[in-house]
Formats: sequence, structure tokens, C-alpha cells
Amino acid sequence: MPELPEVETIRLFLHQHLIGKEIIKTDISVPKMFHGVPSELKNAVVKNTDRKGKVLTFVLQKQSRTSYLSFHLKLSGQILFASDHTQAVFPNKIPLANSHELPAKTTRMIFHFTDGSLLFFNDLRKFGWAKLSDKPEHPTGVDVLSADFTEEYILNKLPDTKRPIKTVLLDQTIIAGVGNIYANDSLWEAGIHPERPTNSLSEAERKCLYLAIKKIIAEGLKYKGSSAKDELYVLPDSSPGTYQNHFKTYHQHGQKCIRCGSIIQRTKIGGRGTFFCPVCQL
DNA sequence: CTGCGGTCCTGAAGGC
DNA sequence: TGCCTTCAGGACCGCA
Repeated sequence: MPELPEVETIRLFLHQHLIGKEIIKTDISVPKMFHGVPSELKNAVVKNTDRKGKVLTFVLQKQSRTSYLSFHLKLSGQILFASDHTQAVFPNKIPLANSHELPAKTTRMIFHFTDGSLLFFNDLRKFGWAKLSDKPEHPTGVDVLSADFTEEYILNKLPDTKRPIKTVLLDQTIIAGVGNIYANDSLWEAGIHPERPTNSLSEAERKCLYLAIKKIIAEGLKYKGSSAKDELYVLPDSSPGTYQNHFKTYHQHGQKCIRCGSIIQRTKIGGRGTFFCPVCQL
């Protein structure tokens, strides 16, 4: 699922392809996924790209007006780019849900640019959204890649709560960008059990967790995100990321821990699948 | 404050 | 084979 490394990978790709392009038309087949007035996108030029947490934003300019088009891909969103129409349309095929043929049956929005290129927002589950507004629709927590995400922040600003640390890592109002994959793997990297009460973590453990989050998120980004079998995430050119080949615990239940050889366990915390090594995570 | 369950949605997987 | 049920999951909302 698209978390910080996946969304940042998409942003970096699109930054190379969309800057300076002007939107000429927008097709929206699932209106509830678009918040705002689609017609206001006409003649808007992409001036910049931005991201906070899992939210991707295009900075748009239309005459002297700046506006922001934000996207959340939730569980199954894809953003795909085609440099021209012929690459995008396969009219005689019935695309599968995870097909990269465009438009797919999961295509919910198409943004057309004046040079003929197109941007597709696909989302099998329709949980994702786009929002056109006068400000980015960004989460309030500190983004892992921002300068504000510091050791000091983790040491002093983690809430004094007995809620499980994994639940806190997934809270986008505290740390923005960490989702289920990278929360599980970061806790493994830090050697901390996901059910540990947050306020039970020692200073040394918090420092370790800080470094682990930075390291695991950086690794996810290095491999351009995770495109496991049951995930729909791909880059905008439909190529897969490869972080799934480097999972530490995520979906590794029943497999050996790559650090100590014990069997990775699966449980549920806050209703979400949780994976951990029962021996080297304390 | 906290956690829990329901909601959105769809396809895969499991049961018989 | 095929129908039916259950499940997964990010974020949010109402409720106890």
C-alpha cells in the first residue's frame, strides 16, 4: 500500500514529467472521490510538486491564482502517467484490476494536458481521494523526511500513553508517512515489540526507534517502494518497486527472522495485521 | 483519553 | 464447479 516511500517515489517521477504542463480537461468517473470543483482545473499549470506523509500535492497556478491538488492513495490507489494517448488506450481489451493497460476498469480520474500527455488515478477500492483547494490537504504530524523529524522529537514528543507503540507509529497526527509495512519493519529494526506501551520505551529505545524509522523509510525509498503480489502500487510508468524483496517482518509470518532465525509471528493490533519476531523484539 | 466496532469498497481466499 | 461468507486495510466517526 502506498506509504511515504511509495508516494515520494511517485512524486519524484511526476516532478520530472509534469512541471510546466497545463491541464486542459479532467474526466472523473467516481465523483465522490473528487473534492472541489473539477472545472477549475482547466488551464491550471503544474508549478511544483509536494508531499507530506502519504499525501501527494501538485501546486497549480492559473493566472495569478495558486491552488493545490492533493491526492491520498489509501489502500489501492495508483497514479500512472502516459506521454501520449496511444500509449494509454487499449480499446479492445478488458483490463484486469491490477492491469497497467489504460484506462483500466479501475481508472477513476483522467487528467489531460495540453501536450497530449495524461495522468490516470486508478483505485480499485475507491477509498482514495483527490482534493482541489486553496491549501494542501496535508496531515498534521511531522513528516519522516522533513527536518522537523529529529531525535529530539521522538524523545520528547511521543505521547505519554500506554497505547501500543505500533498504534502510535501509524497515527498520522504524530508521525506522517509511516503505514503498516514500514511500522512493522521499523519496530523489527529497532528490536522493539509492537505491543510495548509507548510510555514504557526507555530513552535508549526511543533513540534506536528514531534511527530505525529513518533507516527503514530510506530503504523503502531506495527500492522505490513495495510492490508485493497483493499490492497494487507501481511507479507512474507501471514499473514495480522492489522493497518487497527486503521485508523484515511484513507478511513474513511463518518465515525465519533474518536476524535470529526464529519464526516471525502474526497478530493483530488495533485491528491491523502485525508481524514481529518474538525473540529479537522485546 | 481510550478503544472498539462500523463504514467506505472490491477481489481473493476459504468452506462446504 | 460454484455459491456463500469472511477478510484485508487508511482514515474517520459515533459510542461506551
